Amino acid sequence: MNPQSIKVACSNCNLRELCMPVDLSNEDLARIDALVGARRKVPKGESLYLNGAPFHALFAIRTGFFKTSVTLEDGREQVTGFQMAGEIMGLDGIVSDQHTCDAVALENAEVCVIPFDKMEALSREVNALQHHVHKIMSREIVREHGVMMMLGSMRAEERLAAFLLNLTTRLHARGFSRSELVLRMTREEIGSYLGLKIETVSRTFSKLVDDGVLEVKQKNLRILKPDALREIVNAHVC
Amino acid sequence: MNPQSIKVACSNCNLRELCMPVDLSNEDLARIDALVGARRKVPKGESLYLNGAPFHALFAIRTGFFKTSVTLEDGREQVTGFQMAGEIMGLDGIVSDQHTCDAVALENAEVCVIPFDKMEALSREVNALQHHVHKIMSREIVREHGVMMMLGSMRAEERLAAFLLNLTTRLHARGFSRSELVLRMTREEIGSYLGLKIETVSRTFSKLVDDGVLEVKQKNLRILKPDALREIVNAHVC
DNA sequence: CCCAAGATTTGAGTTACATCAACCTTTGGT
DNA sequence: ACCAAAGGTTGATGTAACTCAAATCTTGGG
Repeated sequence: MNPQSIKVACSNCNLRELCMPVDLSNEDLARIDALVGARRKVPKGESLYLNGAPFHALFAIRTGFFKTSVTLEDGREQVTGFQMAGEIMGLDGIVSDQHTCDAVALENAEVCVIPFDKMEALSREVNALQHHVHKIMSREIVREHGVMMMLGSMRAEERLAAFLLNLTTRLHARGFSRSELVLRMTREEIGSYLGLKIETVSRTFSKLVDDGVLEVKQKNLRILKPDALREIVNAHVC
Repeated sequence: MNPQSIKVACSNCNLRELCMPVDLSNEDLARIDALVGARRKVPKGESLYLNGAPFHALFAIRTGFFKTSVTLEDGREQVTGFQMAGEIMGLDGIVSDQHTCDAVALENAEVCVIPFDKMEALSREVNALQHHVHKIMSREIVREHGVMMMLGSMRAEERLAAFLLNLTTRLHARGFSRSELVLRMTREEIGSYLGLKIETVSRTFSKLVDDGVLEVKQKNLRILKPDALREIVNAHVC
């Protein structure tokens, strides 16, 4: 086994527990290794897929950071999510055999390409894989419920606080600090995701800084009072 | 075969093409018939499941109309969707083995109970079923993208127009009129879904009536100018 | 290294929607 | 059939977020 093939295998991937089921036999693990057909590099600013592109694979992020977005006829863009290492992209394409949103790398990225027909075939034989796929799709549905709650029922400060808590939780699960993070997206992309204009995002950041909750230096954030963020999300003052 | 068993079978259900894959062999069809364990009646106002309830089945709506919603600690409710005959509910429960939203009947309803472990087992053997399940979950993800667009980027009138067009499209696929419909939900539930207060929903209905786009008599709507609704959604005036 | 383009912040004024309030209509239980 | 409770509409007023504008900061290509 040469270093190249070691590098490609899911079985040796440090993201395995994020994107693959646990408790697999060595045999099943080998079959899942074989499932991942190729790697694909996506430079910052380029798309992994665009709305309308034919669907044939899911993508597991190895490194880098993405945004997904949908666009209205008149050009309005709505960011639907930000994805990081270990997360799966492309589920939107299954229903109509073509992608229905854009996926764009916010930093140089690399993804594992998972041909969907192969994945369906293997998940008929490896129960754990089958259930894992169902869970991933269900998780995405539940995540989107949270976004709907955010967009439909929260005020600007609550949305930003919920967004930051979500980001830090996911980053922490990947071994990063709970309190320090680097935003990979622009204020405008944050605003699109949160249903706010860029000025409102900026002002809300400034307010959190004034309140001693955050330190902001460009895209570098330090969360000084995580509990204050949690209170902002939970405690709705009438 | 007695009338009772005829009634229960998917193979004889007039909703089959909505909730089940087409192009099944008779044999596969029979196996899917066997999958649907039971029927369950849900009277108006009662829940099919609540947040936190253990998950073990999906539900296919036979008759009736549901809303699903998530609730924040402080009591704020966000309606995440309205479901009608032929649609599948419960996908939110897969990821954590418990439901993460509430599903409440807005009129007397009856659902087919589809035990999830049985469904996973059968979908390992019937490829069309497997792919169909993936499509249903993907469709839900795409639907939620649309809701995010609505909540994040549209103004009140656009949201209501998009909502009405969505409802009539789905009703028409079920054989109902394109232009006349009966709302099964309250103005407050519409507002929650659209991220608007009840007064704004009411005023927006009134405006559409003034503009000659709609006729509104309580929950009975008649769409006089469907194209006007489409224009409201598409044409964003800057 | 410089500069133009892009990103961000901040202030001032505006607006779409929320809030508060009053009133009307419908519904369901006795 | 009646009445209380729930649902819905409309008007007056408030405000959170948007828009417009200007200044500052950052970044990437030549």
